Amino acid sequence: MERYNFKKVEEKWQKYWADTNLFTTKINKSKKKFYCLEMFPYPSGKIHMGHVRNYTIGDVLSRYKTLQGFNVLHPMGWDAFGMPAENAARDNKLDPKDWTNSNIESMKNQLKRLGLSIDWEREISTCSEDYYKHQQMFFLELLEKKLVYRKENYVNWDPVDETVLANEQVIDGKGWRSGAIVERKKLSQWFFNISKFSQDLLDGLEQLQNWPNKVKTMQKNWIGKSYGCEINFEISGDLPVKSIKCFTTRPDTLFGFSFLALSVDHEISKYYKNDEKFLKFKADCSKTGTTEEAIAVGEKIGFKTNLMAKNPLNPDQKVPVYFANFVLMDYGFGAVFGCPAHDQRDFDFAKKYDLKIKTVVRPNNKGSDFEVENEAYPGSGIIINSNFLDGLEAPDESVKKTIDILEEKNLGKRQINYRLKDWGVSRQRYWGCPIPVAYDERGNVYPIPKSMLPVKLPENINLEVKGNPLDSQDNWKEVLIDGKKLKRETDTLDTFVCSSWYYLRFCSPKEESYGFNKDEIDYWMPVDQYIGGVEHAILHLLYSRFFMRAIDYDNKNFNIKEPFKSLFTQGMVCHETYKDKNNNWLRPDEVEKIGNDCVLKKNPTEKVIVGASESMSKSKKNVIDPEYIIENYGADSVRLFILSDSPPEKDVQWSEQGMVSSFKFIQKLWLTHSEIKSKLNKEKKKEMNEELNLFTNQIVAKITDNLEKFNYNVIIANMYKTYNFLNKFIRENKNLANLEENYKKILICFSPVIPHFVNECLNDFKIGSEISWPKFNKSQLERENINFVVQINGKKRAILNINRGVEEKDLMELVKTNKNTEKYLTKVKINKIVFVPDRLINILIDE
RNA sequence: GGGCGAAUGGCGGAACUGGUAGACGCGUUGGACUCAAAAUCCAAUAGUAGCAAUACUGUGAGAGUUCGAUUCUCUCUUUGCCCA
Repeated sequence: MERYNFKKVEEKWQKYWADTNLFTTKINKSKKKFYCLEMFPYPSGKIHMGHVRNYTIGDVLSRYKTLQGFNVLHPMGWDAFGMPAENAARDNKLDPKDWTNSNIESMKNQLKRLGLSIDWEREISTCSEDYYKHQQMFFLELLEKKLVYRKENYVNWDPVDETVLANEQVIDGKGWRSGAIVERKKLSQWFFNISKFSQDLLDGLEQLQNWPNKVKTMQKNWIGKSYGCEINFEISGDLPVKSIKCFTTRPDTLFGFSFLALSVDHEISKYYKNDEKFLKFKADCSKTGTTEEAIAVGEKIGFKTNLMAKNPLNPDQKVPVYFANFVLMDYGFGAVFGCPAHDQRDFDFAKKYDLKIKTVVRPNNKGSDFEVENEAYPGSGIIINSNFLDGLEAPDESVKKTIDILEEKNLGKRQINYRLKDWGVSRQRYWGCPIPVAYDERGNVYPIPKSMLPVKLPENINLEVKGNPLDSQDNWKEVLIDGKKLKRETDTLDTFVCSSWYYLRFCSPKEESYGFNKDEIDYWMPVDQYIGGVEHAILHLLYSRFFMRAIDYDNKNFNIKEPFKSLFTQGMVCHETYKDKNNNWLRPDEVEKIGNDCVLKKNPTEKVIVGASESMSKSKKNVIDPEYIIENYGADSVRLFILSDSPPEKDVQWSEQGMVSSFKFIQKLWLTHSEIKSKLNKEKKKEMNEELNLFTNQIVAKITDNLEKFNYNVIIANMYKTYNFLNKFIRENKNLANLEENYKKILICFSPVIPHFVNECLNDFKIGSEISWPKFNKSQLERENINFVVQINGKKRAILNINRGVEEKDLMELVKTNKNTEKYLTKVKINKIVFVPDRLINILIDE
């Protein structure tokens, strides 16, 4: 018997699928469509195990839906703009385009080796002009709709990458890529007006029933709707300032008011522009990052003004006004009132500057003499020390009541605030989509006429210049519009813009006149199942949802608001980490396990420190190369293993042993297949076997159910179970009339996971691609014989193998004569009998 | 500090609407084959006691609802993620 040659078989079927255009998709209005999309990769040059997992999950679903008769769209493309290309190109003196395109070629080959059912004719790459010219068109349309605007703003400046970072790209005050400490810098930037849709984006979440709650909660928090109040504080002092406007969610703590804090960019700062002490203070502030986290963690510093603010609810009280580094201009009005007792930042600040700390809320379990001591109390409770507010329940009742009072006295106004800020899209980088505008000498904005699109990136440029490379391209910068000599915008768009609409492009990838074709998106959109990493839960997914609203805005020809009907977020692939005695990371192939010890391969006397299992990453060297694994074990084995150990939404632990066992499983299946084949050829058919029918029916039902629920690890368990059954069955039985039919059904059930293997087996029955998903009979799922549980006082005492449908009184007869149960029932009073037909009986007796 | 989730053998994990806890895989142990090893095959594998039949304990801890709880409710512990 021949050993299963995965190389030969996998190559053969991959070629066959490609030659017959099996996965090429066209609109077919007589069929139901299914759009399955996995998040497209960045073309780094090599696929990693995370890709293998992501694309295997999507491929299993696509193949299953295809077999069910859906017209499946399963495309693939490249998120091809971005800094790594530019960095690599600069380091190796290459063109980013060449670097990217050659990476795409090699990654595409690796993906193809996985045997994915992808329609490669729809391949797109965001760095190609065919793609980004449409993006520029969208930009101009948004500009016309006033959904994109320009403003001067402080930005997170990464001094190493010399680029602006979005807040989300700043982690612990450091750049997400470079790790450099982020500074604040003022630049003129383009912004998408995402905050205009805050409420709509929030409301839309309700409709997304097939999104994980986790992701919806994260987006909800990110949008951060808060109910509060705008308060005008009356100001006295030596400046011509009458009042300062604040936003607060806790006006009920006004009696604990002890200072007013302003952002250094607050309007009032103009009176201090010649004050050296203030300017120095402002410079110090810019050293703190702009993220909320950096501000919460960092030291609170302030600059005292000579102004005093009057407490609107307590006109006798006047408190000092400070500039403070923890107040941001883009939240509220850049001014907050400080209530140290009930806000930790205010508390820290008050301690530092020796300001009054007055407790105005007590926890429910404390008396009214409660006083805040070592830290602020931001929790709920009862209002105290607050005159007419005393006794109110905080915050719900007290906030409402306070706002009512403030509104009544014309001192404030009820207001809703969102945390979501507008999306800054300007990047001072070369390798991105050029922003299609130009400026005259005075800085007025001129959109590039649509007929002049695309604005192409210049080629053969020097990337070794400091700052923005496009800025040094004098020839390219010059542009003549309507006879006017103008200078082009030299910033490029954030790459998140590219990924905000790529799923539309897949519907009509070759449409030249516009970014999408109306008929095609009407048929294919929305994406029925989107699959990707949870790390994109906020940014990419929120931006995509925004982008659809932006296109939809003021546009009768478009009616998509939610691009992704269902979302699935898969877990990461993890591996143990290893370090040598000098604390250097080691690759898994550098270490060897001997018993319970782990040692260096090249020097087995040196022990290796085994660390926790963490997500595979280059920096920790705990990576396994998919190419190597596919080469040695085959695509089907990898697909099988990557799904087998953990539920897809959870992290999975890479295990060499597990990989080997998946490989062996396919070898064993092959032996069983050969045996079945020879039985069918040699032996004569005899009678039907009902057990086989029932088993197949059950396994088809289980695999179908688990496919629907994304329980892919359980599918693998069912595959093993099926093998165990089948293997035993054919050893014990001759050829049966129903063997072939059942076996084919089983093979088809296996095919989404191990498609090459199954195609090879089906080919032995002269079956090609005309298969469809097997149906199962619901009424047959329950077997004739059941294991009926007998409990006495809730404890399992016997299992009776009986026929279905036995009634209670007959069952009691069996129980009374059963050797395991009769002893419990003699000479006792039966108090109650709980009878669940075909499942169990619970007999309650006196003990 | 707030929100959401998780906790089941040596390990990864199963368990339909509350109804046989531990499917399936890994590992481990024993056996077969072999001069031997690898590979393969067979068997056992939650713990305790027992030759066994069987009994008791057992799904992070404690309570509650129920004839019956891994599943529902409350409190707590640990842990993960997100926000602060």
